Amino acid sequence: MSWTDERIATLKKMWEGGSTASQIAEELGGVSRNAVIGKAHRLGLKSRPSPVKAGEKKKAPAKKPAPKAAVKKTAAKPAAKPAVNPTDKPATAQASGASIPSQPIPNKTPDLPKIVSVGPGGFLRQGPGDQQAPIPPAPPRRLVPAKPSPAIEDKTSLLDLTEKICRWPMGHPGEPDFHFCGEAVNPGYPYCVEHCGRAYQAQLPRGARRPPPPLPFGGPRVR
DNA sequence: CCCTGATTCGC
DNA sequence: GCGAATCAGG
Repeated sequence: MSWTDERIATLKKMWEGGSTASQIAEELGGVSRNAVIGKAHRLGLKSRPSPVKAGEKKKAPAKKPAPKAAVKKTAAKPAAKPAVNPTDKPATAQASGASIPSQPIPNKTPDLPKIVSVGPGGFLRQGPGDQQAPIPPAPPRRLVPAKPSPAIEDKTSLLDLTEKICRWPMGHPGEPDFHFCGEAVNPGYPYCVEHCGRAYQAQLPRGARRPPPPLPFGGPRVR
């Protein structure tokens, strides 16, 4: 698999968006986690919170004292780890739990716990027992089609994203009809009002809490 | 063990 | 340029 423009764009978006290399690799398909990381670095993408470099010390760098002597990959290898099969999706059901809507289905709210809180922009979060309708901050908006019509002429491409349009992904990157919401954003936020409600959910005090959805990416895939 | 990103280095 | 192997921290 080669790094096409679109794949690179997706990589950038997800990397900068905070998705892990594993998620990105799985999303892109045909590439390993290492490939994603390597490419990201080659692209000059900054290293985000990495576990290794968490505690960066500004002391005199001891450079590389022992570079492993002779590190031969082409020979003398005890055992090779099974590489990711490019033609097969292992679908390692790891599911970090971040449940993300892959389709804009407004009335489909699986199992929201009782949440009554206010998001950063004043978005009310309510549980299923409560009213789900009242989200009045904005005037009547045109509803995003729940079922993508065959003609997605006005779809928002990855390259069409600006600071003024909602960048909530519809579907998954790489899929034929993958695009972005494209609505006008809620001022000060990367998403439109509707998707702000999805993106920003207050943490529950404790006890029954839902896995945080930092970003729309990483949603459960059906493969 | 699992995860993560960083780095190396043969190709 | 690519990415598997490897490293190293959490």
